[in-house]
Amino acid sequence: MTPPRTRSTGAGEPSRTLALLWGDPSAQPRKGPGRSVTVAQVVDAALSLADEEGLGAVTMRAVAQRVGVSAMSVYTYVPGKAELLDLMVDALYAQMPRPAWGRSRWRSRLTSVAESNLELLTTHPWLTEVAALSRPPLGPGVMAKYEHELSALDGSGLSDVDTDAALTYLLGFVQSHARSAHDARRATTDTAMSDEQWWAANQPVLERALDPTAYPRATRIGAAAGEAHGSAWSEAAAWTFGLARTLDGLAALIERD
Amino acid sequence: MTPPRTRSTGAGEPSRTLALLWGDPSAQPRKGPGRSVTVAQVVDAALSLADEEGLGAVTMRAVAQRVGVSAMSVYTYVPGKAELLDLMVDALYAQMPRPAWGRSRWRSRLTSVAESNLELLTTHPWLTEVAALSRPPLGPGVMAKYEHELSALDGSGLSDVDTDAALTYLLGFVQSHARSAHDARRATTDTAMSDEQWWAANQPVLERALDPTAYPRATRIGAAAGEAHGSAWSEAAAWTFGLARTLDGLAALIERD
DNA sequence: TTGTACGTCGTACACCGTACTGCGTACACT
DNA sequence: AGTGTACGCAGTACGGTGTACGACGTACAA
Repeated sequence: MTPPRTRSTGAGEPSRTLALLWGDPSAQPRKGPGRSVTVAQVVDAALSLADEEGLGAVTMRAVAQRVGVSAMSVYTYVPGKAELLDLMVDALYAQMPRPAWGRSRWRSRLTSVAESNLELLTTHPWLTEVAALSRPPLGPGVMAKYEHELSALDGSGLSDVDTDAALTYLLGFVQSHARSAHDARRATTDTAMSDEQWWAANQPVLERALDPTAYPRATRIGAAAGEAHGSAWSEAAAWTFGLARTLDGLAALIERD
Repeated sequence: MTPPRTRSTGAGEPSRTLALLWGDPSAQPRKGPGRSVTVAQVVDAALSLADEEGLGAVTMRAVAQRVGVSAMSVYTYVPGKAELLDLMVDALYAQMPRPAWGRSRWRSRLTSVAESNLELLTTHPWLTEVAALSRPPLGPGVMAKYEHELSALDGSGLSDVDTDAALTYLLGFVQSHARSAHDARRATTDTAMSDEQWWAANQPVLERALDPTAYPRATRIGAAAGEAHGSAWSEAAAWTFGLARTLDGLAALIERD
């Protein structure tokens, strides 16, 4: 591990990542032995690994084994792990549905955009650990997704700059929500401890933490929220609340007189 | 590295983390040699390390060296790295300002809450990689922060459940924004490549990516956004836009008739 | 005084990303 | 047609991570 770079498209020449993303034929040398697999197979292997066992299972060795080459051979397909992650993200974006908008209004269109993104982030929760909202890898998947989602705001009357800002804002909410959901799921999953078990096990110390005289609102409201939807944080409730607020916030911009 | 747990309060007995967070005296044994440092010093060392050199520099060995003990001795203060991160978060929350609200209205109060959080996340960008919105470590810092921020909505007329949801929603926006800002800063920082340099270096392939006939809106709007604020993603513009939308969205709930 | 609970530390392990090297293949040029 | 060489592949190795384990010494409880 040379520098502590954790992610994202890096330095490899003037960026081989873009060439990979766009399948640039200039990156197709004509010497040496034939390649035993393809870049797409490498990316697919990494994707299935991430989906099945989480992002932590995506190691270069594991990817290599899954496609049937040695660990170091992966580096002839992909400059490094960060770039592989970029390719994974772009590949997923490319597969997203892009329905025609027909006569629907902006609010239902944006609801659809939000739900598509939630669906993607729910199916591939590790995306929330990887996908950058600013500075995504500029591949065909990203471009197609961006283009389609922008088109949802056709006819909204917003300026170009505001259209971009509005979309980014909406996607930010979805990402934020999905990340919370992912975190919450992991918390119960990988401690193998249900909410109630945790609560019971920690009750002695928790009594001090939840002192109603020291934290009157926190204890009251925390308890109310817990009772209202079963646990301290409800995925469904947070989604409907947040999406409504987000659309209302955009409505204040779009529908102002 | 045993299991691939990356974060958050774990299994150590019925959770020694809570005892640590609250300074539980039952965790004070009276045998053996005196401790050479304190838990607070360990946490402080980890905090300064993270602030100075990023979260990647926070390794158990580095923390140990900074407080002047051996790597393994850190484990007598803290059950593991995940718990150390929890303690760091709680310590930071504990230090946040908690001004009295006086006669101010909900909108200016929430603006203040948002700005305080942004300030914290800007000063300690690594927090965006660590802090969970759902399921935070229930320490005194978290509780005090939660209590204070809830009080900003006193008199708003919202139900307890909605108050909690509104606050979570606001904080979600701030986190999401701060994370994007952090990502964007890293992208230019650790590739040592300015926006223009990157753009120039990749222009050949980028011409295909930004084909206006294939992606008319994306290219037009992307260019417009880029011109409007110098780069593809402007931190300041995204903040003012997003905060306004978020508050407008909440206004639709709070001020409805 | 002594037993023992506990803090400290060195060593060791499994695993990570990836640099380097050696080898054999198959195209490009003469 | 022969050959040089660019390239794909694999093995080994390095420096890093979190942390399990065991040896050793300290200081309180009996």
